Amino acid sequence: MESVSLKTIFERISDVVCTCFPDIKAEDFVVGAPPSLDLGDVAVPLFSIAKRLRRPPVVIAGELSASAPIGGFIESAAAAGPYVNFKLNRNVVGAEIIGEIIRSGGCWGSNNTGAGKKVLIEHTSINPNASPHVGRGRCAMIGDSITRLLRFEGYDVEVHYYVNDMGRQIGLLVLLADELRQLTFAQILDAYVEANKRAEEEPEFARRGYELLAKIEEGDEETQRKFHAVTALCLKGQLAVLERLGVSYDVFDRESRYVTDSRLDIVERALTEKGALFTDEDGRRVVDLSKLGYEPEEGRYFVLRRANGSSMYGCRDLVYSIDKHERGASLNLMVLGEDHKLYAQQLALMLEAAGIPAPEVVYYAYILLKDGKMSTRQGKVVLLSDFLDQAAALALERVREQFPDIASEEQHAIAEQVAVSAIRFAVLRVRPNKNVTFDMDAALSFQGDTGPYIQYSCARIRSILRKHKEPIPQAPDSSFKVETDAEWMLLMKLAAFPQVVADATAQRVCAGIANYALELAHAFTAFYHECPVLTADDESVRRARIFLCRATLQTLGNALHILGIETPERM
RNA sequence: GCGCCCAUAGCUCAGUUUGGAUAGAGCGCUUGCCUCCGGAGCAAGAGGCCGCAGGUUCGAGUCCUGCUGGGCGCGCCA
Repeated sequence: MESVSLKTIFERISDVVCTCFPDIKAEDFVVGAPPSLDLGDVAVPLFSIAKRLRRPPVVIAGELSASAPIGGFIESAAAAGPYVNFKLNRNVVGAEIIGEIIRSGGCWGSNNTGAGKKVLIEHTSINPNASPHVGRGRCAMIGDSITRLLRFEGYDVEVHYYVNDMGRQIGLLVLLADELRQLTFAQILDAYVEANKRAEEEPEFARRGYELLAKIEEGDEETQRKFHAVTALCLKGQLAVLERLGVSYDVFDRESRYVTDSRLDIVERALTEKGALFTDEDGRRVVDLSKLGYEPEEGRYFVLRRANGSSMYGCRDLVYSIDKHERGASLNLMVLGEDHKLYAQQLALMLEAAGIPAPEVVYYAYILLKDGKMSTRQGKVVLLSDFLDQAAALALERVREQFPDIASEEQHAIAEQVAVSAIRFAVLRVRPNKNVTFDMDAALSFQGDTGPYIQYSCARIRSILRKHKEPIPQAPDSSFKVETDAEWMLLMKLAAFPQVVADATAQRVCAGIANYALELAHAFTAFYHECPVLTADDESVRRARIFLCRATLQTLGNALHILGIETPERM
């Protein structure tokens, strides 16, 4: 990805301040926006500089405003108490911003910080026992968007999906599947619930489940085949739903592959050396994490093996972590529910004891429903497929009304894109560490602060560009004109995009990009209602506005691409 | 009990990483706007001790401490 970085307006003002006060460095102060456009376009508060120079802020403000270079991109500099407000030459700055956006195209906004770096990310990894609900989808959408973000930043990203194809639950499911003649994806959840119920009621059933586990650990091929059949069926159904959301994976790692992996020795040896591994009075192999620097009493012990020698989930996860590490990515990421926080910390301690760096984890909190928590077993869930079906049906009605003449196939494609946009945007705009209450009706309304609203802005721009028949120059020139505040605010918003992407990358959170896209769409719609584009009287104004449309579409498109949202030509 | 996360308008959320001028959207409510580029829209109004109490600072929604309320977790589930 080509790296063309527009030095932001803030950075340029920052340079001006540094030139004015040679003893002051850029990190000594912050540059921001004034509370109102009437005051100026860029503001510098002078408190911190004043402190360093041991002179009152008001005096410093006077000095700065007097010595700032007027002309070029700065139109004026005015002291306002302890602040200096700069007004910029809108035509000059505007033409630069637009030129940069048009030149960079699909790369606009990328800071290219990932060039030459490899990332391994693991996310979703749903237990193969049910159709995914929006809570599980939160993980998939967060992981997928981080993937898209990092790729946008130039990283080489490989996406992994860990398939929990063994364990007690799957064993029970296999038992039940044996009794039923044929199991379909739609029946899996019922079967899963039934299997767990049976295990509670019939000790014999539960015992046979553990027997299967022991068999698979011995490498019994018949058992492995059965486990594989059940989990493959389920995985296939889950992936179909995730694919609708635009989420995809590069590599599937099956848990069963790691069950007899000798690399567990690496960790066990290290733990033994540190005196952290012991056999307890019941014969279990247990890790005492306090020997590894873990302080609280709660969560201090971690069981690796049952008394009968069979391994716990953590064993396979340790090996899997080693396996991922050995693939040599410079960044090893995973997305986990916050319920796994302690567990992941425990694993990290054990891995690090063996000299293996633990993956970096992005945690997300649960999505709640208005009437409380989701529960798969109680059927109190919003299934992703149900949501998408309902949303697409509503969107299809709208599209048919609006565009009765276009092919049915395209109508359906648009409806699907709108449905995906609605759910992805609703989930991604919220920071992952927050519990959110999912409101089905709000998510289906497509009005206000939603994905479809942003898509709609794009469709409007496309409509204008379709109707604009005059040839347009490649880039704006010196005739570029900014006439109104609405155009200027749109330009300022456009210029902020690379920094938004940089912040999101550093934090590994895409919520800022979603909220930025929303603000940009609002800025565009305000401009759209106030400023005629195709019917503007002045030719240079008309041309400038066409450029604003193109630049906005490019920026919204790039932002939505990171979020995994398409921008239909019409909707 | 111990640990981690969260608390902003009636509701759903931005803003907190890196402290700066009057705390922002949307939904819902009230009122306008389609002879004009797409009304999935725009403009305006009402609605806030930013959970509570201290502290740091010239300045706190933002940083620190305590408390309250909610979420999550804490030895043979995965």
